[in-house]
Amino acid sequence: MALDLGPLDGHIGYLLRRAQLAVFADIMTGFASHGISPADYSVLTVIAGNPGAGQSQVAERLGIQKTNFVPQIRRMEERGLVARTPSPTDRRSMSLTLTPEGEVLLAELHRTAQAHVDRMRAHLGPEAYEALREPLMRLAAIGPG
Amino acid sequence: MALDLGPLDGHIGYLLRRAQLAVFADIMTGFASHGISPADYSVLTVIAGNPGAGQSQVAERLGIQKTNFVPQIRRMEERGLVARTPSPTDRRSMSLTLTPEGEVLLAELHRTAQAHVDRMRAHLGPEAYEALREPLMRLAAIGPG
DNA sequence: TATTGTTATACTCTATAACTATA
DNA sequence: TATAGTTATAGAGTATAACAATA
Repeated sequence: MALDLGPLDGHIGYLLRRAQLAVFADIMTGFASHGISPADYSVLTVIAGNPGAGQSQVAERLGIQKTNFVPQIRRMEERGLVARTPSPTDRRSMSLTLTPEGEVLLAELHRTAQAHVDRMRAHLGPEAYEALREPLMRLAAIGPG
Repeated sequence: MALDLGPLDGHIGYLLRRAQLAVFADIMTGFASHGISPADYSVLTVIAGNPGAGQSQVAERLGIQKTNFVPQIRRMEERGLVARTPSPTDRRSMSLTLTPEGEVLLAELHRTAQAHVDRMRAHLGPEAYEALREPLMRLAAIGPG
């Protein structure tokens, strides 16, 4: 028989962690063949939606420290997915855009991600899935305000 | 102005990750003065609810690999929070129990955790908080079945 | 043969300090 | 003075392979 979790299964943090790990494991199986992590996917998505944004802006939006972002964005540049060009208005800043190859890959990743979302929606039921969005956003907003 | 997340804020995985990080950051501020991580707290809680359970049983229940559990449980043993005694029925197995000192600390941690839960409940509203439990448990059950 | 606990090891993620070149 | 990007580095967390003792 499985061990008793005690008060643990009433704690939102425990439930969130286990759910997040399971959901990430599901999406990662779809991304693995492309050599892309969930974090990589989020970066590509934000660059696509904000072409020309600065490197530290993108990192900050996703809660990634600029110092840890350097090797991550470098890998994607070396793979030819992202272009880093000096900003014309601020010579300290590197403007990020997707390359055509990056656009093609991201479109494929979006299809994979949508299939994953469809699985999660079917698993929970569409109403329950939609009902999760607002409280999760409210919880995410605790720290930074 | 903040960068556009695009389709990212419709993805359950992204929302779960950001929410989990924010919630963990909140509980960790309460645990920090005790030198206890959320993972340590979950281990102490499961041992308290299942005294005498084997080391690998406890690890497996929490999704921790037995190999990574060794240094974690050793730290708690060295701190005098957990006792590891050879099982009388299976000489391969180490039975885990809390020491009196571990019981005292866990009671204090439970109070801290409850204050945290109360904050989260107040932030979301009690009904929204309770409504999260079931879908999160369903999501967590995706992988292992 | 399978399981419990262990060591060794490697890879990713995250965090801090310090630097440069610009603003 | 402050900010964008960088380097170096250290600490967690997590993963696999291999082993001894026991079932």
